[in-house]
Amino acid sequence: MLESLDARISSLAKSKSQANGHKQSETTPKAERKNISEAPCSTCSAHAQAICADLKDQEMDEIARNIRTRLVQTGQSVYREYEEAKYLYTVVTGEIRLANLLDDGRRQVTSFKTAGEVLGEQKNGYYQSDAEAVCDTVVCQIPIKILEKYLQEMPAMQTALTAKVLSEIHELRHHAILLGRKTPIEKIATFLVDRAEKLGGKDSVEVEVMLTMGRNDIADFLGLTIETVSRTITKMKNLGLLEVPSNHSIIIKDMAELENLAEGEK
Amino acid sequence: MLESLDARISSLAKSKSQANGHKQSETTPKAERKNISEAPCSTCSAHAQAICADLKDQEMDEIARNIRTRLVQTGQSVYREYEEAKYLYTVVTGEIRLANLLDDGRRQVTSFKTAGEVLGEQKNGYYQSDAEAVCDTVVCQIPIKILEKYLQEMPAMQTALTAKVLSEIHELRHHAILLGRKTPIEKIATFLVDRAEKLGGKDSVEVEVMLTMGRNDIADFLGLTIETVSRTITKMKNLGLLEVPSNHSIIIKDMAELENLAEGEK
DNA sequence: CGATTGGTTGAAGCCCATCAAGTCGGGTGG
DNA sequence: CCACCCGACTTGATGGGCTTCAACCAATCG
Repeated sequence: MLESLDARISSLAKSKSQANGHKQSETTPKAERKNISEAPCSTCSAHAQAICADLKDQEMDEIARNIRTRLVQTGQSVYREYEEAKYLYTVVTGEIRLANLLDDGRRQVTSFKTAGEVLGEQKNGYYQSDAEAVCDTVVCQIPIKILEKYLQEMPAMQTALTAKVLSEIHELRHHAILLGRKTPIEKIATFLVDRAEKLGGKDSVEVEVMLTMGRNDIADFLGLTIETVSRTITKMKNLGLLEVPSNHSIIIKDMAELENLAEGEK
Repeated sequence: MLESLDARISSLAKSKSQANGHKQSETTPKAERKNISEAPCSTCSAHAQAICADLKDQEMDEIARNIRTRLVQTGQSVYREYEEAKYLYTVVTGEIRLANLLDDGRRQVTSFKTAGEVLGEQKNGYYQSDAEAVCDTVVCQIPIKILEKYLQEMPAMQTALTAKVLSEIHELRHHAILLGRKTPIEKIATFLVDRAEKLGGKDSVEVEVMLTMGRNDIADFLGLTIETVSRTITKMKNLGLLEVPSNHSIIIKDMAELENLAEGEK
């Protein structure tokens, strides 16, 4: 079982280096940066939000020798549930979904991870979920063994990682209320508001929310069917709360009202 | 807001010491142990499962000077959401529920915590949920400030706490699948199997599962109504899977079948 | 231009929530 | 000791909302 997973990951690793070698895609401009000698960590677009943000130059140099970036194409997996946990990952660009499956194929997406967020939580040495790229995505990987050493030596990193983990717990709780107690319209509203908030645009009345993922991922994230997601969005569109210029973009027309809906008020 | 919460917590602290002084209840035999000079941590019934389990005697003595135990009576709260997070708690005896509320009163219980488990996760310095005693419960509290110092000095504690936190994340993910994708019967089956497992009795065919909480808490934990919980349990009873000798006890008659149900097989 | 993929819309049915009544048990007081 | 009460749980009847199944539509691609 685990051996086959190991085999799978090494084959993934191969396909990755092929991907890096073959194309210089303009959608993933940093894909070709395979190690740090070509482009220092300090220029990383996710640096400011990552757990290495507050480190000293000297510490960054030390870390830079041990990390690698990796391009993960749409639909490809970074790791799978029950696979041996060897790395902690940070999203550089793109988006990753964490998902768990039931035996009959039902799926629950537990989290979407964007630039600067970490993934790779383990349970007894094995990953807890499948991690798959929602769109072409670049992740930065650091071996767990090395990370543990650094955490001892670099308090700023320990602090930052602890904050990320506590934030993860908070999001999972937040999501539990959504899954267990909210109606479809409240779920969609919460999803959109949370995403707008993540992009820092919650203050304005009108915000465009980009959706890298498809309706299927949204449905599995919110515990709904794809049809209910679709119907609910059109209902909100008809109410004048949203505009939907394309499948991957939604414009919030009335943020205040959407926030009310998200919290179940009226 | 926060001041009133502080007032409330200090009044709780008072009622606690009264409770300690007045009765030597047999249901909470350790309630009278207010600090460590009266009974050393090493004799604590939760010690083996707690984050202090692997510490040296000398380290235990150090910690013992800074912790306090506290009796929390049924229905009383240990802390509330948005209250300033000053302590990390460990359950000694009894059971705590973590819950979050929507504005209109809908409630989601995100976790039940039993002996040895920790609670007190914060987000930006404030607790993330309400923590309330499901039955008379004793918790051990350590100030966050002091804990942070110890974590630096005592690697065994850091390791143990990290394991608890990762386990918490795992449980929340596990619970997300349940809330988002499982049917009522699968939810109840999962709930019972998980509880049996926690008590270490999953191997035997027939196990008695004690339920300290009421149907209401179970419903809010599983994202159901109390009626559906009740109906589902009687359905399983009629199928010969369970016996229900009292409201606070369920005997699993066919563990294997229940596990199948829990995973959605057939 | 057909084929495929992803999304929307429609119709029907079932499951769960809701509302309401009934039952059980534990505790209190007369 | 029993009558009573109260809270917790169970059971019943009903309706609505979500899922399911199915057809349709739009965009993308070979």
